[in-house]
Amino acid sequence: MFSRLKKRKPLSALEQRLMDYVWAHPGSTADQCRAGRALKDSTIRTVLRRLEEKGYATHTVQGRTYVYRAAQGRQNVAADAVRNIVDRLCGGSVEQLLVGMVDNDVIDPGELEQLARKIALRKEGK
Amino acid sequence: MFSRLKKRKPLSALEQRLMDYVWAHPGSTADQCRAGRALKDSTIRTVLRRLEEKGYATHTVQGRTYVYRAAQGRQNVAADAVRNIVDRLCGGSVEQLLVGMVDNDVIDPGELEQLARKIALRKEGK
DNA sequence: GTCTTATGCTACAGATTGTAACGCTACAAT
DNA sequence: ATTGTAGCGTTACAATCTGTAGCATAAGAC
Repeated sequence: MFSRLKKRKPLSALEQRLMDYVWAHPGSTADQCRAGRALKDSTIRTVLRRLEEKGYATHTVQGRTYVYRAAQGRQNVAADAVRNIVDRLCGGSVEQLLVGMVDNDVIDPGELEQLARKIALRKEGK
Repeated sequence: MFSRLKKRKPLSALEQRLMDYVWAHPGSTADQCRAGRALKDSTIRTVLRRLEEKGYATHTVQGRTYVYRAAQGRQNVAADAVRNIVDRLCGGSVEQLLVGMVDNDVIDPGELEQLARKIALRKEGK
């Protein structure tokens, strides 16, 4: 199986924090994103623009104000990132990834099985 | 569960390629790593040194030659990377990650269940 | 018309990455 | 002992990426 992976540039630390905000508060202005942070508005706007360039966010114009939203959900981005890991480090095999996760205590084998069943059931039902 | 994540610097493209070589051929010299590549030996050695700085590789000295090996297996690195994703994008929940993977067709729900069972069984037996 | 506010454009220093030249040292062959 | 050579360390440098921000400008508020 050849996972078709769109190579999205990774998020830097600050970009990550801003995305966290946008994910938590969809439809935010640059000013709202600044919230609390000791950063100039031009800084925030620059980063938001970069987020848009990288494909993580989009904006719409409301009056003369830019309103930002995530272009993709967190899980979507997470899934893409995992796909990349699988391709780059696990020879494309999700099984290898899962085995590695178990061996490295990222998840317990029993727990994994339980979750897998739960998810399968939910998908089936729907 | 608080995944204790050691923040390893990510691999750049060339670093990744060299690591792939080292993973495939443990105990390689800088010269062997160069194999075929149109790069000067000093380039290769610089990258190998950086890989060591980043904690992906180690070397031992044999005579006056450096012999490189991976410091961690691919799966190990993969598992750490996933841990990071889980923490940064899935609120620490592996379940969220798995759900996202299924929703984004990284893996089929049935296949996931099957793999999970297989892995659980193998772990149990051992 | 002037003031305010949000935007766009531009900048800039520090870190990372790809790429490599040079110079030094140990061993091999003379 | 002298010299060639292989392998290493040190240093460099341009391109890109990041964090950070100043400034000019345009549009609405009054």
